[in-house]
Amino acid sequence: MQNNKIMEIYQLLLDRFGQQHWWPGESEFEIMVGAILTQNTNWGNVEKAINNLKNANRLSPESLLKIQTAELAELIKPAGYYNIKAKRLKNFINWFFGQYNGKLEYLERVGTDTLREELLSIKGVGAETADSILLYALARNVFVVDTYTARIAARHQLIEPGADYEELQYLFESRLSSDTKLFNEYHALLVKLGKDYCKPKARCSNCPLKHLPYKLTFEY
DNA sequence: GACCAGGCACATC
DNA sequence: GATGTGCATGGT
Repeated sequence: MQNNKIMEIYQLLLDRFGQQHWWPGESEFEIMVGAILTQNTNWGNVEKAINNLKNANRLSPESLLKIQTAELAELIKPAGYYNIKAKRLKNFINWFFGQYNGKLEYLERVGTDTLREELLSIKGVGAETADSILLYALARNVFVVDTYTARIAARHQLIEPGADYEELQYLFESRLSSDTKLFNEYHALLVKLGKDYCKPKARCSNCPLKHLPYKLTFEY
């Protein structure tokens, strides 16, 4: 059996960057809200939006259930796409109350596969958002895939370019022990690598993984 | 000013 | 089933 390149990369990134302490957030609920707000958006902008919600005393399930969509949109403006994200947050919160009366303790009893299906049925919650919620808010063993994951995996020829979400997720899940802490740290490290080195149009000259096979394509 | 950022739904072919 | 488009602020 060939040695596990996926695990090797993890060790390299951890040695290089150290623990990332993800997900930044003070509560499970805040993490779930952040997962929707960060869709295709810089985290710094999300923090501004979350602070607005906190300062307005709106960052609770009950408050978000009651708030008008237009008012919510105004508060989350810095996160971008604020109208559509306000609707998505509302869709999420309506599901949360509809299914679980807005109580985390009920939601936490549900099996991971069922929960994932339910999350994906919410308009505005796709695979990455659902998996971020499952892993980072609810400590379930699912590997989160994002654009960084796809870019890094494609450039280092870990997978065929154009691989879809499920294929990328399987690549990592099948080669790692099913460990929440490992999945948590690995995804965060990939984001760190993507932000600092594996950029869309960067040559990655100082890439920590540069000893690996590497093929730059600007499509990734 | 261009480019990018921890996506997703929907239209169209 | 694949591909294109709208959504939007803020940092580099």
